[in-house]
Amino acid sequence: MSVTTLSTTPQEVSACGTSLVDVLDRVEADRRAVLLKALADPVRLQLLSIISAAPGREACVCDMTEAVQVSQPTVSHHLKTLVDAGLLTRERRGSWAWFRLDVEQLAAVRGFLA
Amino acid sequence: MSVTTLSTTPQEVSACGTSLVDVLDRVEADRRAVLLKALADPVRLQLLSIISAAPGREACVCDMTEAVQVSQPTVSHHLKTLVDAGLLTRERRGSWAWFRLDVEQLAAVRGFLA
DNA sequence: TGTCAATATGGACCATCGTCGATGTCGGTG
DNA sequence: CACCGACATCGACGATGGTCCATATTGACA
Repeated sequence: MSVTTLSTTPQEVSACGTSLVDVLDRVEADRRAVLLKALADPVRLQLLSIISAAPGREACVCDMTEAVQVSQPTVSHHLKTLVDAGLLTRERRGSWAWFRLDVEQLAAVRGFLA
Repeated sequence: MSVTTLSTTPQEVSACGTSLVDVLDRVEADRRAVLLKALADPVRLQLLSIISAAPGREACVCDMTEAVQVSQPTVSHHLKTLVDAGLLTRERRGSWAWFRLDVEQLAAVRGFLA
Protein backbone atom coordinates (compact mmCIF):
# COMPACT_ATOMS: atom_id res chain seq x y z
CA MET A 1 0.00 0.00 0.00
CA SER A 2 2.30 2.73 -1.23
CA VAL A 3 1.68 6.44 -0.91
CA THR A 4 1.30 6.78 -4.65
CA THR A 5 -1.78 4.60 -4.66
CA LEU A 6 -3.64 6.89 -2.27
CA SER A 7 -5.79 9.84 -3.15
CA THR A 8 -4.77 13.30 -1.99
CA THR A 9 -6.63 14.98 0.83
CA PRO A 10 -5.85 18.18 2.79
CA GLN A 11 -2.77 17.86 4.98
CA GLU A 12 -3.33 18.05 8.73
CA VAL A 13 -1.44 17.80 11.98
CA SER A 14 -3.02 15.70 14.71
CA ALA A 15 -3.10 15.90 18.48
CA CYS A 16 -0.18 13.52 18.94
CA GLY A 17 2.02 15.42 16.49
CA THR A 18 1.81 13.23 13.42
CA SER A 19 1.34 14.84 10.03
CA LEU A 20 -1.30 13.10 7.97
CA VAL A 21 -0.26 13.25 4.36
CA ASP A 22 -2.85 11.17 2.60
CA VAL A 23 -6.04 9.24 3.20
CA LEU A 24 -7.55 6.76 0.83
CA ASP A 25 -10.93 8.22 -0.10
CA ARG A 26 -14.04 6.24 0.63
CA VAL A 27 -15.13 5.69 -2.98
CA GLU A 28 -11.83 4.11 -3.95
CA ALA A 29 -11.77 2.15 -0.68
CA ASP A 30 -15.20 0.74 -1.54
CA ARG A 31 -14.00 -0.31 -4.98
CA ARG A 32 -11.02 -2.14 -3.54
CA ALA A 33 -13.09 -3.76 -0.81
CA VAL A 34 -15.41 -5.25 -3.43
CA LEU A 35 -12.47 -7.01 -5.07
CA LEU A 36 -11.04 -8.20 -1.76
CA LYS A 37 -14.44 -9.46 -0.58
CA ALA A 38 -14.68 -11.53 -3.72
CA LEU A 39 -11.32 -13.08 -2.91
CA ALA A 40 -11.96 -13.51 0.81
CA ASP A 41 -13.60 -16.94 0.80
CA PRO A 42 -11.85 -20.31 1.04
CA VAL A 43 -13.97 -21.98 -1.62
CA ARG A 44 -13.43 -19.13 -4.07
CA LEU A 45 -9.69 -19.27 -3.41
CA GLN A 46 -9.79 -22.98 -4.25
CA LEU A 47 -11.71 -22.30 -7.44
CA LEU A 48 -9.23 -19.61 -8.43
CA SER A 49 -6.33 -21.95 -7.73
CA ILE A 50 -7.83 -24.58 -10.00
CA ILE A 51 -8.35 -22.11 -12.83
CA SER A 52 -4.98 -20.50 -12.30
CA ALA A 53 -3.16 -23.83 -12.36
CA ALA A 54 -5.03 -25.16 -15.40
CA PRO A 55 -3.52 -24.95 -18.89
CA GLY A 56 -4.50 -21.63 -20.48
CA ARG A 57 -5.61 -20.42 -17.06
CA GLU A 58 -9.13 -21.62 -17.74
CA ALA A 59 -11.32 -24.45 -16.47
CA CYS A 60 -14.87 -25.73 -16.80
CA VAL A 61 -17.35 -26.08 -13.95
CA CYS A 62 -17.37 -29.86 -14.02
CA ASP A 63 -13.70 -29.84 -13.03
CA MET A 64 -14.38 -27.65 -10.08
CA THR A 65 -17.47 -29.30 -8.64
CA GLU A 66 -15.43 -32.45 -8.27
CA ALA A 67 -12.50 -30.79 -6.56
CA VAL A 68 -14.38 -28.75 -3.96
CA GLN A 69 -16.51 -30.02 -1.06
CA VAL A 70 -19.64 -27.96 -1.72
CA SER A 71 -22.73 -28.54 -3.84
CA GLN A 72 -22.98 -27.63 -7.53
CA PRO A 73 -25.30 -24.64 -6.95
CA THR A 74 -22.84 -23.30 -4.42
CA VAL A 75 -19.96 -23.60 -6.89
CA SER A 76 -22.06 -21.79 -9.47
CA HIS A 77 -22.85 -19.06 -6.96
CA HIS A 78 -19.19 -18.54 -6.09
CA LEU A 79 -18.21 -18.41 -9.74
CA LYS A 80 -20.84 -15.76 -10.34
CA THR A 81 -19.40 -13.73 -7.48
CA LEU A 82 -15.95 -13.88 -9.07
CA VAL A 83 -17.30 -12.97 -12.50
CA ASP A 84 -19.25 -10.03 -11.06
CA ALA A 85 -16.07 -8.77 -9.41
CA GLY A 86 -14.26 -8.96 -12.74
CA LEU A 87 -11.77 -11.56 -11.59
CA LEU A 88 -13.10 -14.22 -13.97
CA THR A 89 -14.75 -14.23 -17.39
CA ARG A 90 -17.35 -16.79 -18.40
CA GLU A 91 -17.57 -18.43 -21.81
CA ARG A 92 -20.05 -21.03 -22.98
CA ARG A 93 -18.69 -23.89 -25.14
CA GLY A 94 -21.32 -26.47 -25.97
CA SER A 95 -22.71 -27.94 -22.79
CA TRP A 96 -19.89 -26.61 -20.66
CA ALA A 97 -19.15 -23.25 -19.13
CA TRP A 98 -15.51 -22.25 -19.10
CA PHE A 99 -14.02 -19.71 -16.77
CA ARG A 100 -10.85 -17.79 -17.44
CA LEU A 101 -8.75 -15.83 -14.98
CA ASP A 102 -8.44 -12.08 -15.55
CA VAL A 103 -4.78 -11.71 -14.69
CA GLU A 104 -4.84 -7.92 -14.95
CA GLN A 105 -7.57 -7.59 -12.37
CA LEU A 106 -5.66 -9.82 -9.99
CA ALA A 107 -2.51 -7.79 -10.63
CA ALA A 108 -4.47 -4.65 -9.76
CA VAL A 109 -5.29 -6.15 -6.36
CA ARG A 110 -1.63 -6.95 -5.75
CA GLY A 111 -0.88 -3.41 -6.83
CA PHE A 112 -2.93 -1.61 -4.25
CA LEU A 113 -1.69 -3.96 -1.53
CA ALA A 114 1.88 -2.84 -2.22
CA MET B 1 -1.80 -17.29 -7.82
CA SER B 2 1.03 -19.36 -9.21
CA VAL B 3 1.18 -23.14 -9.22
CA THR B 4 4.03 -23.14 -6.74
CA THR B 5 1.83 -21.63 -4.04
CA LEU B 6 -0.66 -24.49 -4.22
CA SER B 7 -0.61 -27.70 -2.24
CA THR B 8 -0.26 -30.98 -4.05
CA THR B 9 -3.23 -33.28 -4.43
CA PRO B 10 -3.70 -36.45 -6.54
CA GLN B 11 -3.78 -35.80 -10.27
CA GLU B 12 -7.04 -36.46 -12.11
CA VAL B 13 -8.60 -36.15 -15.54
CA SER B 14 -12.08 -34.68 -15.72
CA ALA B 15 -15.10 -35.28 -17.96
CA CYS B 16 -14.21 -32.44 -20.31
CA GLY B 17 -10.66 -33.63 -20.76
CA THR B 18 -8.76 -31.25 -18.57
CA SER B 19 -6.03 -32.58 -16.32
CA LEU B 20 -6.23 -31.19 -12.82
CA VAL B 21 -2.73 -30.75 -11.52
CA ASP B 22 -3.21 -29.03 -8.21
CA VAL B 23 -5.90 -27.87 -5.84
CA LEU B 24 -5.36 -25.53 -2.94
CA ASP B 25 -6.27 -27.54 0.16
CA ARG B 26 -9.04 -26.30 2.40
CA VAL B 27 -6.91 -25.62 5.47
CA GLU B 28 -4.56 -23.32 3.61
CA ALA B 29 -7.51 -21.73 1.80
CA ASP B 30 -9.08 -20.95 5.18
CA ARG B 31 -5.87 -19.36 6.41
CA ARG B 32 -5.65 -17.12 3.36
CA ALA B 33 -9.34 -16.22 3.53
CA VAL B 34 -8.88 -14.97 7.09
CA LEU B 35 -6.23 -12.51 5.92
CA LEU B 36 -8.27 -11.39 2.93
CA LYS B 37 -11.42 -10.95 5.02
CA ALA B 38 -9.46 -8.67 7.33
CA LEU B 39 -8.49 -6.57 4.32
CA ALA B 40 -11.91 -6.65 2.64
CA ASP B 41 -13.52 -3.64 4.29
CA PRO B 42 -13.39 -0.03 3.09
CA VAL B 43 -12.82 1.46 6.53
CA ARG B 44 -10.00 -0.97 7.28
CA LEU B 45 -8.41 -0.14 3.94
CA GLN B 46 -8.54 3.52 4.87
CA LEU B 47 -6.97 2.82 8.25
CA LEU B 48 -4.21 0.80 6.62
CA SER B 49 -3.59 3.56 4.11
CA ILE B 50 -3.18 6.09 6.91
CA ILE B 51 -0.73 3.87 8.77
CA SER B 52 1.09 2.92 5.61
CA ALA B 53 1.53 6.53 4.53
CA ALA B 54 2.60 7.77 7.96
CA PRO B 55 6.28 8.23 8.82
CA GLY B 56 7.65 4.99 10.25
CA ARG B 57 4.54 3.19 8.98
CA GLU B 58 2.82 3.75 12.31
CA ALA B 59 -0.02 5.94 13.54
CA CYS B 60 -2.05 6.55 16.69
CA VAL B 61 -5.81 6.09 16.99
CA CYS B 62 -6.51 9.78 17.40
CA ASP B 63 -5.19 10.38 13.89
CA MET B 64 -7.48 7.77 12.44
CA THR B 65 -10.72 8.64 14.21
CA GLU B 66 -10.47 12.09 12.66
CA ALA B 67 -9.82 10.85 9.14
CA VAL B 68 -12.56 8.22 8.92
CA GLN B 69 -16.33 8.74 8.99
CA VAL B 70 -17.19 6.20 11.68
CA SER B 71 -17.38 6.36 15.46
CA GLN B 72 -14.40 5.81 17.75
CA PRO B 73 -15.60 2.39 18.99
CA THR B 74 -15.93 1.29 15.38
CA VAL B 75 -12.39 2.40 14.60
CA SER B 76 -11.17 0.50 17.64
CA HIS B 77 -13.06 -2.58 16.52
CA HIS B 78 -11.56 -2.47 13.03
CA LEU B 79 -8.07 -2.01 14.41
CA LYS B 80 -8.57 -5.06 16.62
CA THR B 81 -9.62 -7.05 13.56
CA LEU B 82 -6.42 -6.07 11.77
CA VAL B 83 -4.27 -6.86 14.82
CA ASP B 84 -5.95 -10.26 15.22
CA ALA B 85 -5.17 -11.03 11.58
CA GLY B 86 -1.53 -10.15 12.16
CA LEU B 87 -1.55 -7.23 9.74
CA LEU B 88 -0.95 -4.65 12.49
CA THR B 89 0.81 -4.60 15.85
CA ARG B 90 -0.39 -2.50 18.77
CA GLU B 91 1.85 -0.58 21.16
CA ARG B 92 0.85 1.61 24.10
CA ARG B 93 2.75 4.89 24.57
CA GLY B 94 1.40 6.96 27.42
CA SER B 95 -2.21 7.81 26.72
CA TRP B 96 -2.02 6.86 23.08
CA ALA B 97 -2.14 3.54 21.26
CA TRP B 98 0.12 3.26 18.23
CA PHE B 99 -0.37 0.83 15.42
CA ARG B 100 2.38 -0.36 13.13
CA LEU B 101 2.01 -2.11 9.78
CA ASP B 102 3.38 -5.66 9.51
CA VAL B 103 4.87 -5.40 6.05
CA GLU B 104 5.81 -9.08 5.89
CA GLN B 105 2.25 -10.21 6.47
CA LEU B 106 1.01 -7.89 3.74
CA ALA B 107 3.73 -9.18 1.43
CA ALA B 108 2.54 -12.72 2.16
CA VAL B 109 -0.91 -11.77 0.90
CA ARG B 110 0.53 -10.31 -2.29
CA GLY B 111 2.55 -13.51 -2.59
CA PHE B 112 -0.33 -15.94 -2.69
CA LEU B 113 -2.24 -13.68 -5.08
CA ALA B 114 0.58 -14.00 -7.62
C1' DT C 1 -39.48 -32.97 -30.62
C1' DG C 2 -38.35 -35.29 -26.37
C1' DT C 3 -34.86 -36.43 -23.23
C1' DC C 4 -30.72 -36.03 -20.80
C1' DA C 5 -26.60 -33.78 -18.93
C1' DA C 6 -24.55 -29.37 -17.49
C1' DT C 7 -25.25 -25.16 -15.43
C1' DA C 8 -27.99 -21.26 -13.43
C1' DT C 9 -31.57 -19.32 -10.48
C1' DG C 10 -34.85 -18.84 -6.51
C1' DG C 11 -36.05 -19.22 -1.86
C1' DA C 12 -34.96 -20.23 2.75
C1' DC C 13 -32.08 -20.68 6.76
C1' DC C 14 -28.40 -19.74 9.94
C1' DA C 15 -24.00 -17.46 10.88
C1' DT C 16 -21.17 -13.64 10.63
C1' DC C 17 -20.22 -8.66 10.14
C1' DG C 18 -20.41 -3.50 10.60
C1' DT C 19 -22.18 -0.17 13.24
C1' DC C 20 -23.70 2.38 17.20
C1' DG C 21 -24.45 4.18 22.17
C1' DA C 22 -23.26 3.27 26.74
C1' DT C 23 -19.89 2.13 29.73
C1' DG C 24 -15.47 0.28 31.47
C1' DT C 25 -10.36 0.74 31.89
C1' DC C 26 -6.03 2.80 31.91
C1' DG C 27 -2.59 6.58 32.13
C1' DG C 28 -1.48 11.30 33.15
C1' DT C 29 -1.95 15.34 35.87
C1' DG C 30 -3.61 18.50 39.19
C1' DC D 1 -6.96 10.99 45.57
C1' DA D 2 -9.98 12.96 41.99
C1' DC D 3 -10.66 14.06 37.55
C1' DC D 4 -10.05 13.96 32.59
C1' DG D 5 -8.80 12.34 28.07
C1' DA D 6 -7.70 8.24 25.14
C1' DC D 7 -8.96 3.96 24.05
C1' DA D 8 -11.32 -0.70 24.65
C1' DT D 9 -15.27 -3.58 25.60
C1' DC D 10 -20.21 -4.80 25.81
C1' DG D 11 -24.69 -5.57 24.07
C1' DA D 12 -27.87 -4.86 20.50
C1' DC D 13 -29.52 -4.26 15.91
C1' DG D 14 -29.98 -4.51 10.85
C1' DA D 15 -27.50 -6.10 6.81
C1' DT D 16 -24.92 -9.23 4.28
C1' DG D 17 -23.02 -13.83 3.12
C1' DG D 18 -22.55 -18.99 2.50
C1' DT D 19 -24.99 -22.92 2.02
C1' DC D 20 -28.52 -26.11 0.68
C1' DC D 21 -32.63 -28.18 -1.92
C1' DA D 22 -35.76 -27.65 -5.49
C1' DT D 23 -36.39 -26.10 -9.89
C1' DA D 24 -35.59 -23.57 -14.20
C1' DT D 25 -32.75 -23.00 -18.32
C1' DT D 26 -29.65 -24.18 -21.87
C1' DG D 27 -27.50 -27.02 -25.37
C1' DA D 28 -26.58 -31.58 -27.54
C1' DC D 29 -28.37 -35.46 -29.58
C1' DA D 30 -31.36 -39.36 -30.72
